[in-house]
Amino acid sequence: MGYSIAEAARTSGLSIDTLRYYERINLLDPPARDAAGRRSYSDEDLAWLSFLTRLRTTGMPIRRMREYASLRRRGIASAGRRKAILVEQRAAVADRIAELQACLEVLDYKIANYEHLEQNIPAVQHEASA
Amino acid sequence: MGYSIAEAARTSGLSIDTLRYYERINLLDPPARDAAGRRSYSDEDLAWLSFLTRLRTTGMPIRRMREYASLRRRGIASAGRRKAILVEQRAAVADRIAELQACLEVLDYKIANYEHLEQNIPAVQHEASA
DNA sequence: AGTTGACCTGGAGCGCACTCCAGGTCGTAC
DNA sequence: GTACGACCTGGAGTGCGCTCCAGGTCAACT
Repeated sequence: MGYSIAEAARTSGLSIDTLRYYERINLLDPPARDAAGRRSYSDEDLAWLSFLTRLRTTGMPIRRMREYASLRRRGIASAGRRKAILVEQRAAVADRIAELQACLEVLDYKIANYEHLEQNIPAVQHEASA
Repeated sequence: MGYSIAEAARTSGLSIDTLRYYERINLLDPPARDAAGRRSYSDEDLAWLSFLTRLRTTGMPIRRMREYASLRRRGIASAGRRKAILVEQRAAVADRIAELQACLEVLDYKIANYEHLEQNIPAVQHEASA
């Protein structure tokens, strides 16, 4: 019943320092404490943490995650605004994927050029821009 | 013949300050100068710049781009190492796309939950972790 | 001749997201 | 009872990638 900060760090993939930092900046509600004053994370804490790390992975800035966290604290009434944030982030992620895919193509093209070079076939594009 | 720094900024999407910064850290070879000592970028400079911005878009750290730039200066002999960098970056980009796609799914799931909420259909997951 | 505006340099400053540190308190194992 | 290790706090420090600034030069326009 209750995970130590080390356990929370291990399961979330964040460092202990980062967990305390997230708490300090109000991303994480202060978890329960054990008799000795040590943090004791609940399953719910970990679930929220896991969602937060997902948002981080998408590149959402911490400022925005704080906004989301603060809305969440206000309960069901803020659901509309929270949804809007997620919808917006979804769009940003989709855009980012498209952008990366375009870069993949450029990389493939350049890599192919290097392969031609290796085979002594004249490169499609001159070396200067490779 | 030759683009001013303002033109180079416009076509690359970088700021003038960033162009000078890139030059300072040896990402960009110093461009030609006009009679008054102002930078004059060639088409080749712009092509290289455009490739650099692609690499940046993929999230390649500047340190690594500098390494690539320095290899490029050594000419054809470094082609193998340059190719290796691109191949590695290609893999990183592919991984990142996969990661983002997984996040998209989580977002879609959460958004669907909010939609259920709006329709008064009980959410699949309890509010606490939403 | 004077004003504007684009450009120049070296160097300082900034926002972000951590990360590290000193100095201290507990609880358990020897 | 003491050594150890995990944890605590407040605050300072770090690395990255720019971004901004002061003070200056130069060419073109009025």
